[in-house]
Amino acid sequence: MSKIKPVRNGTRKDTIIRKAAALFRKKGFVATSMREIADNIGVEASSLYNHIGSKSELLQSICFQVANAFNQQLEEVEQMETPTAKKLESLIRFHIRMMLDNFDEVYVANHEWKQLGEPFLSNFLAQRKQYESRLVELVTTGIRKKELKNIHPHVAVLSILSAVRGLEFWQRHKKEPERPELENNLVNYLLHGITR
Amino acid sequence: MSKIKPVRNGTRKDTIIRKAAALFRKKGFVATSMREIADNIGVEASSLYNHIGSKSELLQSICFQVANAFNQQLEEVEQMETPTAKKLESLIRFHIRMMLDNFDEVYVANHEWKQLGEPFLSNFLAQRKQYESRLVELVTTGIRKKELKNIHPHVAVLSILSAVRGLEFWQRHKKEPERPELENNLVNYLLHGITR
DNA sequence: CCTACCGATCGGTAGG
DNA sequence: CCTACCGATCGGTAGG
Repeated sequence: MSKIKPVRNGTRKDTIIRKAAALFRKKGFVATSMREIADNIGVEASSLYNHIGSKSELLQSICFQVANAFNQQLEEVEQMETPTAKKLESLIRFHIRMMLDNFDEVYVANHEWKQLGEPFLSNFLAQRKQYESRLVELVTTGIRKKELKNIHPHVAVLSILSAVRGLEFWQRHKKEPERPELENNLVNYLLHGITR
Repeated sequence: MSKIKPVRNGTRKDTIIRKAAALFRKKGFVATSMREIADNIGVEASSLYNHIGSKSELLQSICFQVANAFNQQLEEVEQMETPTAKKLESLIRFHIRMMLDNFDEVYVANHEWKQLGEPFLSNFLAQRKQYESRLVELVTTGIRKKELKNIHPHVAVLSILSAVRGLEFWQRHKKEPERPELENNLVNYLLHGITR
């Protein structure tokens, strides 16, 4: 009768959010029902509401947790005393690691933010826009200091962010470059077009 | 009493598919109801079923129409008698043009294919996998012929496809490089890392 | 944490 | 092309 409870890190709420992220990634936010999340955990749907407020709240938690992680890292990198190319490399490596280590959450933040309700949607978009602007600023400074080639900064930033995001597809090619090698290959490809 | 019917190109079915693509892009496939599509056209939801079979059929039409366009272009490029870099450039430019000229459809094919039911889902994924393989083959050949730098082909292909896809975000930066310049900037950035 | 249940909305059909 | 309508499923609540 007594069941062994697997010792998980984090609260019950964290478990719910993690399972939700996995399902939101696989099926999409709208297509995932609270009953599915509950089934996956082993409780009834109504029980979820003892730990969370609503379905939307789950999506909000996931999206802003990811946004916060990226903002925090950018903050740190901006204050580093290194050449621009090194800063860019740090950021690219962080993006790669986030994508591979927190796949579900990052994927959901990238794909399902549209389903955020207001005022969260506007907040999220503003944060993302600001994040891009700061990257553009970084590249622009690098160009002015002659540390980077004279490429259009927006084009460079968008290409970098998109290419890193493309790691989403990497699961299908798992055997290919092992992780450190993949990281180095991608960094190399993305920087070689921009580093002087 | 008599209303002037705007002369649209294509049948009523085409109109429905176009409106559906626009809504699927803005809100997502699952979050878009047939009633919304109908409202947008100016009829009742039930009237749509005189022209289409089901909601899923709309998504199928959009996804496979996009897939066919890309496959057809790849076919043509593969048969060109030009250096590999030129072939790659042609394909990149085609991707850019498809993204900008058929934004809704390409966006939906890229983001909502998960909502395809079987056997369409498997078919779509197989086609996309094959498309990538043929691009990898192209790059590999280019490397063997010493026309391209010795970069990991999968990494290059994924980066290129992802960067081009990143044009999705370009609408937010509209004033920036005008279209031909944008195209050239991106092609230049993506190829300069790979062209010898 | 569960049982029982609600109002809303969904995709789709019948019939004209 | 419309009115009328159906069964299913949804997010969420009451009450214990």
